[in-house]
Amino acid sequence: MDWQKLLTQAGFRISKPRKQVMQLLESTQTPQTALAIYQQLRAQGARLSLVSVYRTLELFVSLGLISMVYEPEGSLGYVPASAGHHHYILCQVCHRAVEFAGTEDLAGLIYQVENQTQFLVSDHLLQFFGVCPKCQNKSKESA
Amino acid sequence: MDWQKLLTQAGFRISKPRKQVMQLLESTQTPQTALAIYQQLRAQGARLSLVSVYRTLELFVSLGLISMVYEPEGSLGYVPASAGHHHYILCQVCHRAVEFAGTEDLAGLIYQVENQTQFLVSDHLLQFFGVCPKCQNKSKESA
DNA sequence: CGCCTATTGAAAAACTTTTACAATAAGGAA
DNA sequence: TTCCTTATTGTAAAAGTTTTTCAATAGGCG
Repeated sequence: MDWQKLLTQAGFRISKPRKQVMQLLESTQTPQTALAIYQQLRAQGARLSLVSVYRTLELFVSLGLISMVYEPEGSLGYVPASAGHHHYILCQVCHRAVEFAGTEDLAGLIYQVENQTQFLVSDHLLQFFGVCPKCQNKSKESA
Repeated sequence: MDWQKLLTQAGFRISKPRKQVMQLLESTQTPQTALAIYQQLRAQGARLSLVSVYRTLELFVSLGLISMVYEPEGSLGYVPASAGHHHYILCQVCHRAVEFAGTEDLAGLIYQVENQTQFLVSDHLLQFFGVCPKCQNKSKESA
């Protein structure tokens, strides 16, 4: 189901700022902060406000349409979320975020942590950082 | 090695604010934000400034003396770091943070993610959230 | 004990996020 | 299509967080 139908069915309207924010997020492979989204859209001639960007991001996250990722420098970025898994690996060179399927592998880890700590695990935060294949090749060439 | 020796050997001084911040962090089991640390120390009669708390936390993190944890609500908390692993599981009821050893289990996960994404993994962010044994018992009793 | 300078505190600046409220526009109904 | 209702927006201000600046202070070595 596309995001517009989902919004409508949840009782929300398809406004201009919402379209613009989603379009921008879908057009990039790198997580974008609220401010970055605002600045890029303004540069493209859009007339939305930064407040709308914040409100839109909050709404989209709550509906599961986009995911938050923690950038290495501490800022919070947003990427479109696919259905299912929402774990990301970030390239430290080109900043691309790539999803990976880790659910079944995580199950084992969760089981071990529960045994070890006696906690009941209900949620987790998992991200990897590294260098993507493209950027590995680039550094090889220049070497 | 205790933190004061480590600080000295790294060329830093043992100042009053640094002692106070470390003492407070060591006295609690729950991650504390910069502001919370400041407010508690002031309530105890300490005369340090919030700026010093920020500076001290930054220094301690860079030296590996404390770790940052992401709170579910989005704020950043700090806890004393033990040598070695720095992965935490947070209780959503009492907010305690407990370290767990997950290095060897993670190795397998990292291997699979590298294979799947062709990334070279160099770092990761991993936290669990759940309910600790004590709080599980409490909810059983009241039920 | 005294000196050198790392560190602190106060104030201001910079930056980020939220709130309030009147104006606008999305989209169902006629 | 046009009208009407109200969700959503934009502006401005407030609230909150983190960083910077610089003179005063105090840690710790000689």
